[in-house]
Amino acid sequence: MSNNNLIKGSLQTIILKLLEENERMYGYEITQRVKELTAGEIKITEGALYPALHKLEAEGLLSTEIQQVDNRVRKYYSLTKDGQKEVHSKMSELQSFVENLQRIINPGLKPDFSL
Amino acid sequence: MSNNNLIKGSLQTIILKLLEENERMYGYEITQRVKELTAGEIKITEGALYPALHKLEAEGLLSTEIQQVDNRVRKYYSLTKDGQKEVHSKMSELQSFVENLQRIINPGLKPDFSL
DNA sequence: ACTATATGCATAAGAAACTGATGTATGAAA
DNA sequence: TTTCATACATCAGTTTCTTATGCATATAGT
Repeated sequence: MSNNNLIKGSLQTIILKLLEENERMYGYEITQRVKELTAGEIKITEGALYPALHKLEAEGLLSTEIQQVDNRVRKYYSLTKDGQKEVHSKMSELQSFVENLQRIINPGLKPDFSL
Repeated sequence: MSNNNLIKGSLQTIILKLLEENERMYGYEITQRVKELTAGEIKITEGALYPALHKLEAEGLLSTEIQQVDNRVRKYYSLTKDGQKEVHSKMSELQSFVENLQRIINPGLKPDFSL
């Protein structure tokens, strides 16, 4: 996607949600999953992803587990209990944000949406 | 809203869209309109709004017109021709961003959405 | 008289979250 | 041997916000 600056603020939510669905993932896998799910339109850069993962870990929302695969090191991330709670919180924030966005942007809107 | 950091990147779009619907607005009016449309959940702060307006004006997307109302100065903003084009561009960016967000976040999603 | 609130503009320090470049390392393909 | 893919990471710089502050007018409350 040409202008990706809308990601700001939603990257953490994306990470947490993917980890809720996938149990455990490593960084590179996350970038590939997002690219795949969005047909290449959203590309999570490493410079954004890794600091975000480290921060979530520092906040106690993610735990890590290093693993060796084919002479390559992988750092797997999983949700902690706090992380599992936070997913729902972040998701409802995102949902209400999108609703509010629709209220601002859609002049005559029926209360219909679905994130 | 408690965590407003999702706004990042969408403020310009909001401003442009409101001006497309309202022909001309002044800064304070924009903050009030957004607050009203979102039942107080999104509050555009002045520290975010005014720099954003100035930037859009510097980019040639908005034009201004000072007006005196009740001994108070108002600075009205309107879309320029470039601004009118940019609204559509920004809106389709926003729409595809939300679509992509849904693809990432909603596991089994029907291609149904509406921003 | 004083204070708070509303209207209306604006700037500025600091924080947060990015981009884009760079670095290390392994391995396969061209 | 150069590029690409996999896999981690850091860092300078930029953008975009928050929070505080400032100026100015007017009304309402205490």
